[in-house]
Amino acid sequence: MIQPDARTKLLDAAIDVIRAQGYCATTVDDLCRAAGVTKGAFFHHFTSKDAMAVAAAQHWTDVTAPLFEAAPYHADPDPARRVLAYVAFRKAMLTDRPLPEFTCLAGTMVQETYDTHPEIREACGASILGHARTLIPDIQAALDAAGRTTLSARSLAIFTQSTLQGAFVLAKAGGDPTIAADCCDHLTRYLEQLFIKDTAQ
Amino acid sequence: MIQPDARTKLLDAAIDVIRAQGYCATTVDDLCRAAGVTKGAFFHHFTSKDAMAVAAAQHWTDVTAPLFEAAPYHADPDPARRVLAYVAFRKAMLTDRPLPEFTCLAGTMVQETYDTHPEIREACGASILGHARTLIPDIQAALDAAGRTTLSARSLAIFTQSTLQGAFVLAKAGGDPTIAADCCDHLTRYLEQLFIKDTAQ
DNA sequence: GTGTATATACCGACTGGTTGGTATGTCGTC
DNA sequence: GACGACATACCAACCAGTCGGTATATACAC
Repeated sequence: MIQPDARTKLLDAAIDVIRAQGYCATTVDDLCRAAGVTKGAFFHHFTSKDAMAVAAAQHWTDVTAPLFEAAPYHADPDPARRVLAYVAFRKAMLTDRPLPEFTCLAGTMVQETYDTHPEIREACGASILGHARTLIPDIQAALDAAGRTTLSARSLAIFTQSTLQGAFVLAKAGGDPTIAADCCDHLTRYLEQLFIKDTAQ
Repeated sequence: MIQPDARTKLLDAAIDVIRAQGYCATTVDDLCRAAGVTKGAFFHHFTSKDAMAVAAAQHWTDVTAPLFEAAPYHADPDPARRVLAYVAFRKAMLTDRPLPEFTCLAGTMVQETYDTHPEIREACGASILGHARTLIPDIQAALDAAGRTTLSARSLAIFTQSTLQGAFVLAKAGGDPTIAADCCDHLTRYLEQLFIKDTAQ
């Protein structure tokens, strides 16, 4: 087994610590302690705390993207079922682990930084919207198959992510992860309705 | 015209500053400057910064609740239309002002504090879930009228709030308020579907 | 109506611990 | 022996919170 270098250890630690505490409340020392490295290593790899946040958002994408690419639901030949299976996959992810571990790093960071740290905001936006973009082809195909020509696949893809981000916020606010699972069920119901052949036109 | 006291000025300032900068990044001096009061006044009224945050969450409820109570949509005799008009009201609120001014204080704060400041988390949760609760009667009536007996009005009320919170996050991430308006449209479409008489059973 | 007591609201200089960041040194390796 | 990857020691700025003090209002006694 190869030892990850200090940079990777710091970025991995950032994902855990920032999701639990928030970006601002997380100190450089916190990250170094969690990663088991020294402050010298931190500033060797990152010019500043903010620069690390930008890298962490990218790292978040790098870590999560393969998770979805490797997910089994891509095998289904029906695009509508693939989209629904994606939501089911997301729901499964958040029912079997503690709250801080299923929330989104980019969503958490962007709330704190969107007005004060443009680079971090942009990196978080790229992570979230980039993930949304991966859903567009299946959603487009499902909408086409249902004859929903007036709906934008991009807008619906963004809505799925917005629903998930909102689910995280409400789960945190209520201190109850089942709230998030509940929100996934509503999203599923909405999508099912949309993907049924539209006979009204 | 009566001058608001230092406490009220600080809580009003907190709503603006924290929504833009986040809770942790907002210093006590920031708040005092924005409110035009001194640090002495701050710690005269609040025992700590955290205690102020709890009061701010309550103040947020106190300020926003009358806004919804006074809204015109309550006049409609049809509960389903009242719920839809509520969402339209929320959408209107976020299309005519800059991003930081239409987001939710409680939603912003809870992301940063839910794992580290139980009292603040609870106060934010009470604000958001309390608002959701005000929607339950209309939603319940609309579901009843549509014959949707299997759906929980509470769960759907929470979902409306989760959708709005998610819309804020995505709007911040994309740096684009129209994303939030788009999400409102999807929510409206979902609710319309649910409030149509269910003939399938 | 004057003096005393008490409480509330507020002021602003100060402090001690924390934090992001730096300067310099060490060690392995190519 | 130069360079990348760290470690250690240190610093200046900042920040939550303190503390002694002032101004004003109310209450009661005489």
